Amino acid sequence: MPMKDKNKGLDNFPALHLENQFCFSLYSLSRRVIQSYTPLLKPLDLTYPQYLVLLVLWQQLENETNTISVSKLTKELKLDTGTVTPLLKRMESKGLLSRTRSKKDERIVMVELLAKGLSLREQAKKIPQSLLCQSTVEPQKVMALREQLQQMLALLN
Amino acid sequence: MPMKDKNKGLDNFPALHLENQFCFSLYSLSRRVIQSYTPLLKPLDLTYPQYLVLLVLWQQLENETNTISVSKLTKELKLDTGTVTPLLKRMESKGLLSRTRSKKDERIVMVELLAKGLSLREQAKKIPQSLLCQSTVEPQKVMALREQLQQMLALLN
DNA sequence: TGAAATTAACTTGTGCACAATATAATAGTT
DNA sequence: AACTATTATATTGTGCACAAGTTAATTTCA
Repeated sequence: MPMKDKNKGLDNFPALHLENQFCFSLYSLSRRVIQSYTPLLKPLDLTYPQYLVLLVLWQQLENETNTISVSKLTKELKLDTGTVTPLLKRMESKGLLSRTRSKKDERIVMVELLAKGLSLREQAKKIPQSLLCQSTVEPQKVMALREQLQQMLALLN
Repeated sequence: MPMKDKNKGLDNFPALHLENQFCFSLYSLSRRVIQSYTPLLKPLDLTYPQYLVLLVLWQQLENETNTISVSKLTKELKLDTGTVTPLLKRMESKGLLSRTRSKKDERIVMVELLAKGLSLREQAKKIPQSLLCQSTVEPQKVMALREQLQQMLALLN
């Protein structure tokens, strides 16, 4: 049977093809890049989301505080409390941070960076550099792509 | 205290800032775009990964078959069997597909698209168009971005 | 003030993701 | 044939991710 007749009677829906799906590319690459973090985070006994929580807490230090409320944290991470609360509990049980209900407003739980969480910062400093070295992608291209992704995320919200 | 002294004695690690992390942008946007699928997939009673499985099976039809092995499916989806096997079992229990161990090679399990799984294709045809209409992002920009993501994924493998 | 609305966090339940391990069948080798 | 290596799938255990619903504290406003 000639090639051109092969799909006779069958519809073609290129928009439904996996390789044409923006979302699938995004989803695959996202998982793939997180996978490249895994071996670097393993020595710190951290998962990628746990690492993100520490990034936020470390960044707070530059603002002269070592605490942040759960609600602000969920906003920064763009995750909901159903994800964040158990995540924080696991990190609390590892001694990386503490969770304390605020006196002024009893609804609020403040997350505080503990010494053990702070101590991981020095090791973590090497991670971004280490990833760039492994990769064959040019850093300025990564930066440009990041900006495009952020732009699109802003448009969707 | 003057602003310039505010961080006195504290290191600044811009590479560790959340807004400078390519991976975080990727991860956030990926979840955000999948979230935009959710309301469109709900009427079909599908999750996004289940939708991806059907995309692959529907695409097989153009090749004049309605089956695919589990191993080929995991390669297409770039997921491992620990994810795919339970996913397929849930879809099997919904009557979308069947799983049958091959006679020729008893190691292989063939996944077959059932009528119910095929019937969802007509409704799914509207999804890509529907997403584009909602979005304020230009289609050619989405396409260009997708190609960049695919390129980077190829470089990482 | 007191009812209604809002905010903050937690809980429950389902469904991925994936590392690590297990099991069994086939292929390749001596 | 027997041994080894490879391939294919499944299983176990941990940790997200999120929808939906709950509880409790604060704010708003009639």
